[in-house]
Amino acid sequence: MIRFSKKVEYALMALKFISASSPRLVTAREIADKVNIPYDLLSKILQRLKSEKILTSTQGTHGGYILANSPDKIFLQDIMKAIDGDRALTECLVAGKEGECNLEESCSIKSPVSKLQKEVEDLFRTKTISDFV
Amino acid sequence: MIRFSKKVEYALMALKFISASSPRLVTAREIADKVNIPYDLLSKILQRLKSEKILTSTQGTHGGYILANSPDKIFLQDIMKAIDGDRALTECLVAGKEGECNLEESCSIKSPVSKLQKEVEDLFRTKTISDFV
DNA sequence: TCTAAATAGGACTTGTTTAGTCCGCTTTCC
DNA sequence: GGAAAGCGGACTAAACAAGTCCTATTTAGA
Repeated sequence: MIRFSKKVEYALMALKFISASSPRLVTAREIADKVNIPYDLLSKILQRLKSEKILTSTQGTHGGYILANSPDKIFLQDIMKAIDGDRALTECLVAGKEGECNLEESCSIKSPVSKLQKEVEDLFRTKTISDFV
Repeated sequence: MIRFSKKVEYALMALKFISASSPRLVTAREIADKVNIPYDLLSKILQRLKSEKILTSTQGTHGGYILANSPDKIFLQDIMKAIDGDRALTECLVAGKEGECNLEESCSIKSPVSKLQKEVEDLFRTKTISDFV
């Protein structure tokens, strides 16, 4: 059908791990080891989650990550957006890229695909990481 | 979020065009011109749709394509599968590839993702190309 | 105040996938 | 026999995803 990026998979596993360890701070190294994800890659992922306010971090020795919100307020959609950026079923449905399709005028499927897009979004918007336990 | 491949987009546009032209036979050349899709690429797509029994074709002069079924019996899921093959949100959810994930044992998100996969499938399984008018 | 442990983040490499092209074959009608 | 159509393998190029490398910064504690 349609695939998660590896990074999103890793993000979900990491978030679940952090959630399960709450309220303790968890380090990237610990997650990488326990969940078996390349450390450098995971670091990037956690940093993105932090910059999108899904995680908060503490630097320095004894630093680490912790959820920025309760698990039932962290939505799948936000996680995906944080990691992969804005996406949609088609390029022309991505906010800000509407005009870039050279089929624009003749496009015969825009409106039904747009409707489908909304339905997919509804699915992802309602899932939180507390569903991932 | 998550994206259609260009080929699936083209398939949808082509199928809609063929559906609208029914019961006339339509050539790949005509679709390519009207819908503005590279001819060679479109040919491949139509051939796959044919081999998956979504279209029937007639060879030779005055040949062309026509839907193999009524539009409301041609499901989005089948179109996507015909073009892109078996896919799922994660590799390990694709039938026949279950064992290939090295996180298998430790994977903490398999069951919730599997549930989500079913929900996404439900969405795609119920859509037909008659919804694309 | 030095060091170790942690996050932060840019730059790069590698591998895979997608999109698209090229070319020759077969089928069928006139 | 030739033109118009589908059939289909092999290839190329560009884009993207995944992963690596390296260096800086922050902080706690000896």
